[in-house]
Amino acid sequence: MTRRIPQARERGIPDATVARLPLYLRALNGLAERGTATVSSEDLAVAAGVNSAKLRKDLSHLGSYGTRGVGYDVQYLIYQISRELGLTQDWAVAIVGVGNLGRALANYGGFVSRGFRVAGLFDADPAVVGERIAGLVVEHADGLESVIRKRGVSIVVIATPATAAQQVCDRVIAAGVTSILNFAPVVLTVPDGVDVRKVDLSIELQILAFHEQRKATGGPMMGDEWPDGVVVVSERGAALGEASQ
Amino acid sequence: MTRRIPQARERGIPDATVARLPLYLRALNGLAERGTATVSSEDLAVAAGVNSAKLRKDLSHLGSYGTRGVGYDVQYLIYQISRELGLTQDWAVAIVGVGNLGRALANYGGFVSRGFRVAGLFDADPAVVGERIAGLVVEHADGLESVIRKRGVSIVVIATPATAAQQVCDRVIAAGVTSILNFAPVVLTVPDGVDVRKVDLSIELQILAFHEQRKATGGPMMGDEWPDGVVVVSERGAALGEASQ
DNA sequence: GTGCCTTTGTGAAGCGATGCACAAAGTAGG
DNA sequence: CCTACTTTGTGCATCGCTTCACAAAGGCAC
Repeated sequence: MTRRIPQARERGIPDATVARLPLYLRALNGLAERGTATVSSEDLAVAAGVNSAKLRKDLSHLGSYGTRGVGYDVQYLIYQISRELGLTQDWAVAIVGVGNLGRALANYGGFVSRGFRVAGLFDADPAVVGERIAGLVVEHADGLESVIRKRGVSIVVIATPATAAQQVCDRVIAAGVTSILNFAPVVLTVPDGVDVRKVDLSIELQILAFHEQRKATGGPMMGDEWPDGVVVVSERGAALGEASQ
Repeated sequence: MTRRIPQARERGIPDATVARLPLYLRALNGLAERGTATVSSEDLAVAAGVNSAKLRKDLSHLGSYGTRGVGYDVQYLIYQISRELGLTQDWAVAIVGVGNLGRALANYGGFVSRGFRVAGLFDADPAVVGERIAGLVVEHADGLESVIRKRGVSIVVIATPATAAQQVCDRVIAAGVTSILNFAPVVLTVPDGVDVRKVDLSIELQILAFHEQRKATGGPMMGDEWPDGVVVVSERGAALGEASQ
């Protein structure tokens, strides 16, 4: 029986903290490459682009791994964060949908470098099946379930068109997958216990456009008028005038 | 002089709300295609995958565009959200870095569909310059500044290797760009007034791995031991035992 | 017009994340 | 050993977002 370690790391690291740990890890790896042995919270915070108090609080959730008056041991902290994130084991990832994006992902070096191994590429298009990409042969999506089970795939990346995404999602969940990274522009419906993270290029651009418009004009185009000239009535019944107002 | 509209939409929509507006927009477009004329907050919330109270509060930040007892007019709400996000004008986007990811982005249909127009592709590699992708000819990165000014590019997508990202970032900012979508795995340093949004595939996977590990074992591998067997000391000076403890 | 039903818009409570500021804990030097 | 200095870890106040719950507002039937 493995006893629990009664520590600060008493289960339950805030989501916001988890989302920043990979950032710290990357900054630490940069420092390690330059031969830095120890680093203060202040310096690491600058490298990661966050507030130093936040950094310290984040790290305190993992345990007390710093030395007061000195800072953090770079190598040791890399190991602890990697372990917390589960990067000391390697994860088999399958990519479903080998279009432009799927190819880019398959070739992306960042995956392999950190405990992630692309264990399968799938597509429904017979013209693509059999093609060799990044050292793997694209398989037909029919074999999805069996390959997931056979190769122990635990994370699936969905890079299919929007119309196919939910179906692929359902199938991989049925095959036992509980972690999905979705690039298709749809809201996936999943049962409890399944984690979905979404990356949506179009949404990111729209958010930028919002801020860009703010900066340029101080707000959206004036007037609540319809493009075809219908004047509408705002709340409180106050009728608005021409668009040029 | 354009007078201000003294309304609920008195500047300052919460960031969290702005990030969800594109989601609502997509759900609304889906409804519109199916010919739905009006929709209740409850139904729209389900389609967008959020809580209905949150949806109503979000929409209330734009103005009072619903009708009590009925719901929201789909077409009208599409127009209002589009206007708020700045999608009624079109934005010239440049993509810098035409590797696998840059190509995928250039070919991505989601850009063109919603007010975004790819106005330039750039790369530093002479072997890529001149290639035709998605109807555009890849230009050399030397011409970045002049093309940005000439074609009125206001949003730049950085899809270069990490090492080149900060330099590209500095150059496009110097050319007047204030909105950047960054795919390179680095923290970009920018002056105030410039918006950067980051998409980092590797970070998303690491977050998934964290949760996956949680589900599988209830936490990270037990023990604070180094891989090579060095026993370390936790906070409070309490020495920890073997990994099997 | 009157009453009933539906759905919005929002006050207020709850919750989690952020950042300040400082005591505790360590190093270094004499 | 004692003092001076550095840096961590954290209590606490604050902030912003989420969620509940309900009054206000509109539609509809009669």
